[in-house]
Amino acid sequence: MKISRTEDLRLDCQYCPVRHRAICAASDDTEFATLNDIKFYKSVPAGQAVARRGERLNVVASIVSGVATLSKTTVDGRMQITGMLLPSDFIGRPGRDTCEHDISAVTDLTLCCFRRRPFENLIESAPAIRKRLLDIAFDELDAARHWMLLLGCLTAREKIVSFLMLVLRRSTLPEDVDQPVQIDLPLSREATASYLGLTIETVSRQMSRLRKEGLIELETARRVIIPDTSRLEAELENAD
Amino acid sequence: MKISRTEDLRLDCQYCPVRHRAICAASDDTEFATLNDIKFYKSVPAGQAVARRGERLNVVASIVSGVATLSKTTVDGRMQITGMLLPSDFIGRPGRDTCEHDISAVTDLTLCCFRRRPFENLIESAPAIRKRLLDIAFDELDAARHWMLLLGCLTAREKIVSFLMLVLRRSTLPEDVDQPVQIDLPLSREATASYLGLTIETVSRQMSRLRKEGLIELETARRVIIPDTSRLEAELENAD
DNA sequence: GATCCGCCTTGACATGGATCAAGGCGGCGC
DNA sequence: GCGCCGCCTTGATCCATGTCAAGGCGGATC
Repeated sequence: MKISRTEDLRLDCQYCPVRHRAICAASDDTEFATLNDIKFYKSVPAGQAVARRGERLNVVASIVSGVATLSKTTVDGRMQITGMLLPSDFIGRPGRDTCEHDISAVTDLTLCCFRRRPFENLIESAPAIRKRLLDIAFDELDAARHWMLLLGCLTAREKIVSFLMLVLRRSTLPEDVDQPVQIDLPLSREATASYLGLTIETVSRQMSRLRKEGLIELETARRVIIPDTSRLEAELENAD
Repeated sequence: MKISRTEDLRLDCQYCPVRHRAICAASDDTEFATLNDIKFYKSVPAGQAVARRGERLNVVASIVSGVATLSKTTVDGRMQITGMLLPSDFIGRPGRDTCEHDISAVTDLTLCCFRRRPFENLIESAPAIRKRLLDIAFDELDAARHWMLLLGCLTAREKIVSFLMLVLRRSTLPEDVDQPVQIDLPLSREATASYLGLTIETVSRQMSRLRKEGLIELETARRVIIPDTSRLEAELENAD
């Protein structure tokens, strides 16, 4: 893992924004204290690789803030983004020392890291952590398989709408349902295309089409306003 | 889970064909004895559902023999097969009582089952089993993400070749490398198409094309002979 | 061995999304 | 404020794969 700089500060987990969703979510005070002891923060600037496919990766981590992508690339350069990692998401694989994916920082990233070996030991003695880890793994598996349905069966339009709904679900929820919602897309058109198994032009065209139909408004290319969430969701009535 | 009949016989695990690859692979004698105690076999005839999406599923199981598929279907009937399950593969999710997928028996199936609750308890006390379970979950996750690359980026031809290579890898390995190899496709054209995100016609055409080019021979529609494995694999030089 | 039926193959044609190409727009440096 | 550059949009055209349609083949049944 390439690290631009190591933060000296060690935030108290108590104030951690992902405390109740990350790998530590279910931990009691004892486990929590142990985690708190062995954790360390790392920052990765936007655009930099967190790890590359085949590389050794001797840490596991939770994303505290920022956005990262998992991706695979063919020999001749076709890329598929296989996961979008948002705050609270988990990086790394206990029990394996090499990385199966390219992991890239899309924005500046703050990671809460644990060296892999101590973490593996911790799993043995900390039931809540290992239960959470197993749950995370199976959740990711369900999500990946759900994405296979999207990649294999959905139309470009349905893919775009699915993506918008995914970002919406992972955004900080608005108080008022059925009010216009504003979301900031975490990915560029290029990354979005790669995530959805489309080209950048198709993504752009479908976004424009949704705009012309009044299903979304584009404040900027990356800032989307959804005037009526349920109307957008209705576009997926045949899919999903 | 629908069960056609419950086998009375309880095979000794010692003679189990998947003993060294399934969830029990890493277990020592003590854990093994416990597993042996709580296991029970079930048969599911070809074509029947093992479980349906949204259904309660209060067992987990290993496939002892036969082939099953995991799949998801859209409201309007488009289907994506998200996994092909072969002997030693694991079914079910500890910690969750409903099923995320349709699971179907493609051939007659023999399952080695454990009731979910006792199995969940066992995980807590049996380190080798829970380690194996975690490994299985992460392996499946890697496989699912790898399949996302296939679905999102590869051409129909590359998908077919990847599928053939996958079946080859999971077949009983031949002694002689670089000898002609015969493989029996576990899936119909329809299921293959659904697994690869293609139509049945495209699968058929690409198979015919590979045949015309001498890369494969079709003894029957389901029995393929690969005269030169490395030549077929070379078709993936740009992919993968 | 005739008939039927599921599964597969092949052909003709249609089309969704890719590719190629030409700008537009907004932020940043000088 | 001007020009540059990265990112995005839009248009024209192409093509891989989907769709529609017509059989072929082999195994089961009687």
